[in-house]
Amino acid sequence: MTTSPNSVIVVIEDDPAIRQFLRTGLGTHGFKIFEAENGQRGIIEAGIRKPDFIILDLGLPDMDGVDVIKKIREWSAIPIIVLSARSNEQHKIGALDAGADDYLTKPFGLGELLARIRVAMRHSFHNPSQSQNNIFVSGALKVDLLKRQVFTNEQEVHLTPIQYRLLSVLVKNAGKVLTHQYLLKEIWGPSHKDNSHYLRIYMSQLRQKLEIEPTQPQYLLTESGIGYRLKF
Amino acid sequence: MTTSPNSVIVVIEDDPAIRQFLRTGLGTHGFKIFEAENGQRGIIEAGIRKPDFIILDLGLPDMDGVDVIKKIREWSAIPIIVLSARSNEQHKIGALDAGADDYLTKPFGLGELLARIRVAMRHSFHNPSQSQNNIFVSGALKVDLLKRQVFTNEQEVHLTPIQYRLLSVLVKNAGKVLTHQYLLKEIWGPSHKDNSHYLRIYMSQLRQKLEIEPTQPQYLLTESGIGYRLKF
DNA sequence: TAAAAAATTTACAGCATTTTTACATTAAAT
DNA sequence: ATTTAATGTAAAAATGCTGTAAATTTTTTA
Repeated sequence: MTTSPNSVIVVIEDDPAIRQFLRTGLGTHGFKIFEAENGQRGIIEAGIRKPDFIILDLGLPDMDGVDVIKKIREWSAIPIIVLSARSNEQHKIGALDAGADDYLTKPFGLGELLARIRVAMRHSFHNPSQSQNNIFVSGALKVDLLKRQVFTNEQEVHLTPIQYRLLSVLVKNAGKVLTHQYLLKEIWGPSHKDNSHYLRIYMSQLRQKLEIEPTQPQYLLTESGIGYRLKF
Repeated sequence: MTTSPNSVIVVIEDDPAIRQFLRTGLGTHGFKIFEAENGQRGIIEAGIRKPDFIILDLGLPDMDGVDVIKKIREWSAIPIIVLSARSNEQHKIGALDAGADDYLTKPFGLGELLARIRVAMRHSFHNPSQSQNNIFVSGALKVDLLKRQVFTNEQEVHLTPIQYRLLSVLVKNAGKVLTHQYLLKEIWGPSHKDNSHYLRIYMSQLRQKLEIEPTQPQYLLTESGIGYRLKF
């Protein structure tokens, strides 16, 4: 596969050899990788890098991998794929029930990992307003979540990371009103709950780029006092 | 775990021993099982039983398991968990990319299978296509509490935060008479117990927006001396 | 390391919503 | 039928929320 999704992955793994393997293996497939070599650091990276998913080794030096999962799940639903040397069934069950989305036993092939990443991406994109290929279309606006491409009138539009992220959250919940709090938590993480200021700025930028008449938006609608929503 | 979800599963598997194993193993955990011993029959069962998910053996006598997946995916997004004796990586990738949600290599433990079923359930529960029953309809009036949208005659109506809140309280208690006190407490908080003035203003605004003949309301009815109620 | 891009901060104009105020209308009671 | 209490409507003033541009800092890229 030669898709270059430009997605962001946080890898939490203490073994440098496997980190190296993932860095090159996933890197050549267009992923942007951030690494952490212990659980503490991993939780922080997950918070600040806003990854599309997380690859987590259970055997970490400083804390139990299951606790890392629980900690992340306190504020986020980012897909987590677990890697582990332990093929013990109880470990698998524990990790999956703590909130992991998949579990691979070492040794594993890069091809299988990539296939399971694609499964995770399908899941996080699924929405009734999207066709089977995870492409959202409404009027002149088209968003391809898999390829990370945005079009208006068949013309590709470049978005910055935050702009794209905001749009993708709106697309994944097309039609629904999303509160300021929810959007801020999804995009800037749990610490920026009150900066609803940011939202206005990025919303304005998206309208400039995507709306025909930015002052009278067709797609990116304001619900004053509540939040925003994408009309479809 | 003691979840007894009463979910429906279709098992597509030719080996009677494994069917037996799944029937008892899953049966005791509260699942309702329907069985098919070949691909053709499996596709039909998937169509008529409307299962919550499908467990599929790849090594079927009549057709390739990957084609079964593709056939089902033409019309449905039901989670499919694949079982296979083949640990070959290419097979895994092929099945996952065809639309399978997970892949277990035989032999596998019942505990792991159950844990992966719980993961699949988390995914399909999280996506809104199933859990979307909060739509109130009465005549030309339609209120979607999940999306926070209001329609009259299929025409969307914009409501301000307080207008919407008032309407949603009425919708959640449709048919019941709600006292002034109760409504004021729900919407403005316990401190504004006596400003029944506000209610009249917002009730009037709602009627202007939602009733065909605001002076002779069909839905938003006054119970003089008591409060208001929404007819349905 | 310098240049470019992006994120954050700052500042201000404009808009929507809520609340206040004033007055008209309808329902209940003697 | 008349009076009184309760309800409905309209518009103004006050408040809080939103949109945009531009300057500054930070991060990324070449």
